[in-house]
Amino acid sequence: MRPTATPRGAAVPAERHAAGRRLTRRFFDRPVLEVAPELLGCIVARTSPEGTVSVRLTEVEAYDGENDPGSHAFRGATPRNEVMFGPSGHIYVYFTYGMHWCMNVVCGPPGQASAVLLRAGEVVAGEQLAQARRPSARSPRELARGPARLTSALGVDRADNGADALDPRSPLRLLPGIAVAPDQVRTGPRVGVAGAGASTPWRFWLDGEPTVSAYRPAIPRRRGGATSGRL
DNA sequence: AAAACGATACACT
DNA sequence: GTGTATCGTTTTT
Repeated sequence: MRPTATPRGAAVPAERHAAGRRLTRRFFDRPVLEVAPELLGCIVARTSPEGTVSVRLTEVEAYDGENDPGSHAFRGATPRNEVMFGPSGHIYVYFTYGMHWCMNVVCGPPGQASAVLLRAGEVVAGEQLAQARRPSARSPRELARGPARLTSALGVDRADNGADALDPRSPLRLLPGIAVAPDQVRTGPRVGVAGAGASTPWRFWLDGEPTVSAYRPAIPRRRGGATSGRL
């Protein structure tokens, strides 16, 4: 760990960190690598007729729009990713692996298409409702430990795509939370992203948090059987 | 065919 | 108790 290898964003000055400060559109209209680590410790809250669940963010990943081979926006706008091309502070929800929802906060001005994937957090309100939505969670730390678990605990799905998380009346909101100690922020490669940019340290998390999802390398699943025709 | 994943079945401690 | 591999299921390329 030479000093020269220190990834960008590893040390976030407390006075710049979003947690504990007011969240504005301008905060999100900056390079996604600056915004992402500063979202750690912030609260994402969703209200429905069933109640409100709030999650304190402990793990996020940056995706740098059309410049980033790992980003959904890399090949330009599609019906799925169009929210990424819109104004910052809005939520991009996508469906993956045939059954899961994941959520991002859009960053940068319209056209930039960068976003921060919310990967994990600690449920700090509405635990009972979160547990009801996540019956397989065997402890509170598992309620939102992972990007699809986080959306499940919050009750987020396609209907939340495009929501303005900076509008206080929105059912899905991003709130400042409590500032984190700057030396608690860690960084490393993204999870499950192969190809160019796979080694770039665009994942950020809070050190020592039990809600941070386990690292899984981006290795394609091996397909068995004769029909695969490959080794 | 591969994907910004999670639940389950096992192996092992 | 933990770690690792397998597979479900839809969208996009």
